Order: sequence, then C-alpha cells, then structure tokens
Amino acid sequence: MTQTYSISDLARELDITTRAIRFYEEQNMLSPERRGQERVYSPRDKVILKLILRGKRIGFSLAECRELIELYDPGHGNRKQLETFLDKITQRRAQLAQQLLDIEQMQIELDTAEERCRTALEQTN
Amino acid sequence: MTQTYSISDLARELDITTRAIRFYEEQNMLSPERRGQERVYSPRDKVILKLILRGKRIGFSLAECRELIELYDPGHGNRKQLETFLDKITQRRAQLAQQLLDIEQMQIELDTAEERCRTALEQTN
DNA sequence: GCTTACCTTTACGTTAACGTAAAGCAACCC
DNA sequence: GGGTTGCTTTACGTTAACGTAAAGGTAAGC
Repeated sequence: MTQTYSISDLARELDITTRAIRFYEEQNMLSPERRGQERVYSPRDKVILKLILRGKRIGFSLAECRELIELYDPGHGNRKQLETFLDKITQRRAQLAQQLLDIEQMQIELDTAEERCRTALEQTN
Repeated sequence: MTQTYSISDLARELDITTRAIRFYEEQNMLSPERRGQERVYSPRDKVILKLILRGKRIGFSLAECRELIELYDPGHGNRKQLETFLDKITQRRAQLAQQLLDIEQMQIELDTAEERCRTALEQTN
C-alpha cells in the first residue's frame, strides 16, 4: 500500500497550520481523498505542498505557485495549452535568473554591512 | 551640485507609482528633503528605493527591507545594537542560502517540466 | 457515560501593501 | 484669466493569505 497522511501529520511535518492546508485546497491546489469526512493525503499531495512552500520561500504568490503545480503534470493539455506552458516556463526562468542576481547583490551588501559593523564595533572598544 | 529627483522622476525611472514612494516614506524608509511643499530626492534616496525593490523581488516584506536599510549605515549604533545587527546579518545570509537552494531546485523542475511539455507536444503531431 | 483528541464546516477578522478618488495649491501656456 | 500639468494631503477601498473563533461529529480511553 502507498503511504497516506492525515492533515495534522502533514501540518506537523511541514510546519504549517491545518488551516493553511485547507486553504490551499479551497484554492484548488490540492484535492485529497476522503475517508468518510476526513481528508486523506497521498505522497503526491505532499509533493505539491512542498512545491507551494518552496515557492513561498522565494516570494511567489499562491497564484504563481498554482501555475507551477499545473506545470507539474501537463499531460492533459492540448497543443495551445502546451505552448503557453512553454511560454510560462520561459518567463519563470527569467524571473529566477533575476532573483539569482538580486541574491548575489544582497550577499555583497551583507558583506560590506558586516564590515562596517565590525569596524564600528572596534570604535566602541 | 549633487543630483536631485522629483517624485515622478523616480517613479518613471524605477517603474513604480508615486503612491508607493510616498507609502515607503510613511513607513519611515525614506525622508526626502522639501523645497516648499515638494519632495526632493537625493541619490541616496534612490539607492534606498532600489534596495527596497530588490528586496521585494526576492519576496522580502517591507519590514525586512527596512532592516536591510538600517544595516546600510550602522554608524549611529551602540554596542548592543551593532551586535544585534551582526545577528540579523547572519540570519539573512542563512535565508539567502536557502533561497539559492530553492531556486536551483525550481530550475531543475522547470527543466523536467519543459521536457514533459515537449514530448507531450510531439504526441499531438 | 464522560472526557480527550482529532476531525469537520462556516464565517467573520486581520495585516500588508498599496490603489483610487477627492480636493486643493503653484507654475507655466496661450 | 482659463486651462493644463504636476505636486500635495486626507481618507476610504481592495486583495492575498491566512488567523481565529464557534459549533459540532466521531472514535479511543477510563
């Protein structure tokens, strides 16, 4: 049998609230099975959640995260759809490249900020 | 004389609204000079705005951006302050490192997504 | 049979980061 | 002097992404 999770299992493991998980479902980013009333999550659901969290860490909106999820299995797309998918992939790549530049630049600024802090600290001695 | 800018100069050049610029001032992230009623911005103000925009591109909140700005000139800090600055710098570095990992991972996923798109496209031929 | 621990739905509340509209001053153009 | 352009302040509106009750269902343990 393939592994399943309760909602609080996932909440604990991924360090988010159950409310957040239900919210993502409301936004059609998840559709877990049900056993009676209760939600039952699959490994795939967990992967999607991780995608969402990773997206959020680099500042993606949930709408953007949903796009990423749609890219995750493009099987059901017609020609037109697939081509817009490829477009979106290209755009995302450009965005990620820009973010890499931004991060590098910020690391440099943190370096000089640390420098200045340290010399200022020496002044106080 | 050192260069100055009007609010719409900066808005045009940095591609944001004047409302946003005024809002950042409300949040104590800018404090431009005044000529009569009008705001007059210095090159330093422009640097700060760029810091903000860069921060936003990688998902920082304005509160986080303000911290970065404070790190930008730590001259006026006492010992205690300077040490918390160094702490914050360390934290930011860790966050940036995590973001780098996230971006790399996403690039990989975009690669495989593109693969799947292309093979799916070939199916439609 | 009562408590405790999870689960559910419904619904209103909250915060961040501006958007948008209203109303008005100052300078230049014709 | 009337209109346009660009600046100002004040203030209410909006969206995203949940938080936070409230009210209740179910199964386990004592």
